Amino acid sequence: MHKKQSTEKNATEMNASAELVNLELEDMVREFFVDGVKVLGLPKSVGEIYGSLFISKVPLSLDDLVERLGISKGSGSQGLKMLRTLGAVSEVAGIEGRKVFYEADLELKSLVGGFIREKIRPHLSSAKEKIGLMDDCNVDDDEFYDERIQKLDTWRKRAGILLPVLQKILGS
Amino acid sequence: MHKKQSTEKNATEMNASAELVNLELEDMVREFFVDGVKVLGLPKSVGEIYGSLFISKVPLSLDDLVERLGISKGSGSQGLKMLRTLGAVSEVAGIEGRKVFYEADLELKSLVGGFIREKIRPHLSSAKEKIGLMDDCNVDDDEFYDERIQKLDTWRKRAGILLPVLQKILGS
DNA sequence: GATAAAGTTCATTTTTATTTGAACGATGAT
DNA sequence: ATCATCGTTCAAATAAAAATGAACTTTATC
Repeated sequence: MHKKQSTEKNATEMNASAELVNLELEDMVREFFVDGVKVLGLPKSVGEIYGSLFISKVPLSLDDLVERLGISKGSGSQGLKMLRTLGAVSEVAGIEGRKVFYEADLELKSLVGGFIREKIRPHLSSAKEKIGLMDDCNVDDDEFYDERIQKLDTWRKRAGILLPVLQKILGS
Repeated sequence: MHKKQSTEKNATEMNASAELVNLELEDMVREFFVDGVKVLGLPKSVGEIYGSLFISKVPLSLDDLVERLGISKGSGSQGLKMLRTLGAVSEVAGIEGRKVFYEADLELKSLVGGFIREKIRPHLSSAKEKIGLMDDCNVDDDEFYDERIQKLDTWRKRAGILLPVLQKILGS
């Protein structure tokens, strides 16, 4: 059995032959995104994968990513799954074989939209419910508690109106 | 040696004697903030502490918090330190003895401001530097790489203009 | 329908982040 | 000056999050 024997050229080979690759720059970009996703509370591998795709001149497959980043197949698969859910990567249609190739989605609009949809909205919804329960809990209508609960609800509402603005500014 | 013998009444006792306390509600509020700070990437203990102060009718000392939350003194001290840095709590002046009492700062404006100052701005600054280094790294002026680097810089600038808007909406 | 490649899942391991608690320093009371 | 209280620090322990890798499912090719 051969170590690498396939009719498809893998992306690394395509890159290497087609054009010079700036490895130092690629590293910097990957690190940049690793830091970036950490701020957003996403796992490092997601940053590495998105960064790799962002700076790659050609679409990459799961195997390419696993090889380049030295991560496990499981990690790569889960990372790509999250990125798909967020709408941060797209499958590139019509590449030979059944292997799926990905490219980074570069529209800040959809990146932000995906993040809001998947990571922020759910929290705002559950916050609304929880605040309702708090109200129910304030059975003797204590004024102090009522004030505080109302304050929470005010904050929640403001966060709600913030989101569209956020999308508008970032996704223009 | 007595277990608790002090000229100061501690806050728990003050609460208990002064007014009925809604323990169930307090729990809910604490949980609410624990979830909240997790979204922001802050440790759970910070949420518990801020939540306790937010819903407490009287200022609380470090010892009060340690007792109520069942956390260690070290954790409480560090949590309060972070909250002070963020401008999320204030020391209440003029309470007897040398023990320091805290109350939650309720101005969303300053909470958001503190978070931006401490947790976001530094990242934007370092991002600017890193993007500069990327440019230096693109020695052969590869057009593809240049495009991508520029895109990063565009994103960074948009994030920069977002911050004041964020403060304006949330802190009104 | 057998085989092999591709991808996913999830129990376990590893890594990272948080909490603990004992030692220490500071400050006020006697 | 000594003692007790209060708070901080930081190395070690613990808890939480992420990555691994082997088993499994799916899908395409012959």
